[in-house]
Amino acid sequence: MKIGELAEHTTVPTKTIRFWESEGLLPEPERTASGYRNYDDTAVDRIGFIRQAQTAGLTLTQIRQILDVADDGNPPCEHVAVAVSDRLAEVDARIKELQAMRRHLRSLAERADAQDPADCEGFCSIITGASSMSEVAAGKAGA
Amino acid sequence: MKIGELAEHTTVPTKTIRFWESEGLLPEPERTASGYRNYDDTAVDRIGFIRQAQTAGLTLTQIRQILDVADDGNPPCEHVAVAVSDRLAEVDARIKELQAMRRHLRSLAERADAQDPADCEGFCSIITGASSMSEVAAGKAGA
DNA sequence: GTAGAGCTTCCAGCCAACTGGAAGGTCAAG
DNA sequence: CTTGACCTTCCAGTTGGCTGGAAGCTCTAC
Repeated sequence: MKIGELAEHTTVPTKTIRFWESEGLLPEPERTASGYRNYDDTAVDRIGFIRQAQTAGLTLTQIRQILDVADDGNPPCEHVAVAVSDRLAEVDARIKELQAMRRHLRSLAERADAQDPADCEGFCSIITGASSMSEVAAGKAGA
Repeated sequence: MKIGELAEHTTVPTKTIRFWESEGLLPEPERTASGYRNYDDTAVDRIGFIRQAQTAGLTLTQIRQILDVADDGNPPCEHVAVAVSDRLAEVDARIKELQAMRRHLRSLAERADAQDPADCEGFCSIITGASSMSEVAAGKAGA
């Protein structure tokens, strides 16, 4: 399948597909005689995986490392195990950060529910009056 | 108070304070005869609000919108509540994605653990590529 | 045989949220 | 009067992930 068709199947722009290839997330596909990229079906899965991992908040670098491990059929096992457990630790840390932020946001939301807007002077105390910041502050805010 | 003192009180760098001003998050302060910025105490609160909103994961654009409402003399509570609950939904979704990714990585790690390094002479497939990926890519049904 | 869509490469620019540095003005202390 | 900290503006660069556009080749249809 040509890059445009792959783009359509995955709803990922051709530009992005080429970019991911250049960043080592996608293997160089076959080419037609005229130099067009020619993908097989595995590319669809791989792109799906990348999108999913991205949605989970992993960086392309992290995703590439996971894919590198997945791609390398015969690496030194130790190296592979370390790479995977590094990724796992990062994901765990990220989940913890987000759970702390979630608790923080829950408490802000509760405060918002209980708030009479008439009580608002200056800045809304939904945010300024919030407690339990230290948990959140421990992990840097991210998106 | 001069910008350096404000920076010290808030632990926000002078560069960042000027940047926030240029982005419309902070009003232009008075100036001394020699052109130095001269802040009053409200600047401390405002900067505290911005930092805390950032800690909750809001973007500067969202924060500016909230501050604009507040500056118009309206209680920003409703906007804050909306921003917070939007953010909460985002964080919840991201945690779910990360948990799916975590299951994927766990299964990679388990396979690595189960492997005897001695068996790794040119044949060590901890991963079998696309098949285990598509589980994660396809949906939240994990390993 | 020509129009137009689609492909190629490469280089530039954008967003967020700063951060660094140059070039110069101000101010209190010694 | 000079040193050095602190202030001013403006412009450039950073990181991560694209995204746009130019210049040019290829394929398909009419």
